[in-house]
Amino acid sequence: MADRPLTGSNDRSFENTLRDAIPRPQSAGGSPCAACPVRDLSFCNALTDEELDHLNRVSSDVSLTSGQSLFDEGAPADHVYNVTTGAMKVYKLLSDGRRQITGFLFPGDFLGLATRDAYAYSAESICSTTLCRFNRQKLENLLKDFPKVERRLLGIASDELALAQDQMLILGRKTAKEKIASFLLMLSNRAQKSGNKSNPISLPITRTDMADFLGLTTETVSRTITQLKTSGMITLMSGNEVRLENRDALEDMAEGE
Amino acid sequence: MADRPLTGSNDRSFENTLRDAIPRPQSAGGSPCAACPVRDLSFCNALTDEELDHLNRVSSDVSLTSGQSLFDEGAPADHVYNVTTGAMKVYKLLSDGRRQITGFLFPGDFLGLATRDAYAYSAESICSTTLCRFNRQKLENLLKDFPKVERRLLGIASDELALAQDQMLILGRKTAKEKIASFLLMLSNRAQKSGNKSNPISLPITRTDMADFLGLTTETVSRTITQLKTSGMITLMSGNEVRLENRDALEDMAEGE
DNA sequence: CCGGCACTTTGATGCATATCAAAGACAACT
DNA sequence: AGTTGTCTTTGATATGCATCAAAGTGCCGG
Repeated sequence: MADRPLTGSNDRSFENTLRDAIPRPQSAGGSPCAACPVRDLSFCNALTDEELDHLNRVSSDVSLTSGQSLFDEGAPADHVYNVTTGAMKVYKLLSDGRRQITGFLFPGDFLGLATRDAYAYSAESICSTTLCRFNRQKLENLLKDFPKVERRLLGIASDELALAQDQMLILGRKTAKEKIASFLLMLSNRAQKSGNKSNPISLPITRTDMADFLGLTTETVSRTITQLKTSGMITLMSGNEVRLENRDALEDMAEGE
Repeated sequence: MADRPLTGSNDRSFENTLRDAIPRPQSAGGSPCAACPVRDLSFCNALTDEELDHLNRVSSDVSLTSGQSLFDEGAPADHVYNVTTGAMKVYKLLSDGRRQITGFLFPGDFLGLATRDAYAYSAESICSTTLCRFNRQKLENLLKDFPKVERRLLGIASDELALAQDQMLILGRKTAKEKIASFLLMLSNRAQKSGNKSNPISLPITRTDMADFLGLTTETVSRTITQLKTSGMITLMSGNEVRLENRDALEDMAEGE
């Protein structure tokens, strides 16, 4: 094979790719403010200054290097997080090491929201990542005074649930090729929704992580991506980017048509 | 095979099994009241009379026979439902007919809660079923005045999300045997949590539905259950019941140990 | 510039589960 | 009691993906 543009994906290049591709969401007119971490979270748009102020009092910033664990399944769920830059993966493990990644989180996404006393999954960064951390207890007390925030959280949980149901269909009933096609489209749609370029898309995710997300092995992921490339559906570019050459055909493929 | 106790599962016996196994949850001291459908919903416990009264004004009852469709994926999501008696399945379809059941719903469970403008899945009864129907718009208006209800809904959505994540692990990374074991334990745990007998458990679900829930075929489900029976882990009883003979061993099996 | 490391790709083989086919079991209806 | 329809079980075979193995690629540190 002459070109191998997807290789060489180390932490450094992941970070750069993401920094370009996924700008930190900012509220209209606002500028990043170290003393005011909450103001730039996209879910806080449309909140009053008073509400923002209260949120700030229960939040702080967290920085992770690539591959660093944020918390493990079963740990007491003391905090809720919102990704500000970078990307995270959340996963569940079986005792023999089999792993299911239940989601990838990008700027604006919540972590540990749908959790009661203990985290139901482990969370780890897939590149250099910053998060906004909320004390759960304080946040919940605060919700009593600000029902609008609570409404927002219910909507967020609903969206997460819808994604989980899509993923169940993918895991239970789709072939390897359909899984990969669905995954690429999902990344593209998500990038578009958060205002980033949706084609080519940045792919800051290793074959192993893709495999553990899609219920496959790294070998099958690799072979399937090669097939898609050979058939001209996608092009692998430098900087861990993938160009979708024929989105309609890819969508048909994802649905098994 | 001499005994075939699981066969003969028609609608009638499903209903009877369920009627015995899954009594309708009732709030403390309350009795069923046709004019007051909301009062008996378990999620309404701890609400004030005023809150119940308001809920009643936006709710009505729905009855379904076995196998009847409640709504289809993509339809406008005008209503939210709560199962009062019976059982439902929710599923997503691929264009070629492949089906993934994303969940089974029993009394107390919500339908269409985590939904925005259109239903993200189809819903169908698996036996004679009654539901309490809420007008979505009215319910949402009502939430503004009763944040306690909204808080409750957020918790319910969170639980649903946790279940979905468990299911992803099952679909993506477990073997057929582990899937069946996990499924039986899930049914048992759920029955226990809603105060019903957890062993033997009622199994009002066809092989086909189990297969579509677990990402298998009916044949594999049947063979695997036969294996579990032969190895003495479970006993199939009359009336669509299954006795878990060794819960610990089953739990180990479900986790692949 | 070389060697080590992490990730990816490719190839050969095996297996768990799907597919295809048919018989068995039970309930409902006549 | 026989018929019909639905669901389940069992058997034979096929296949998609996993597994095992090894080479390729690019980055980084020495």
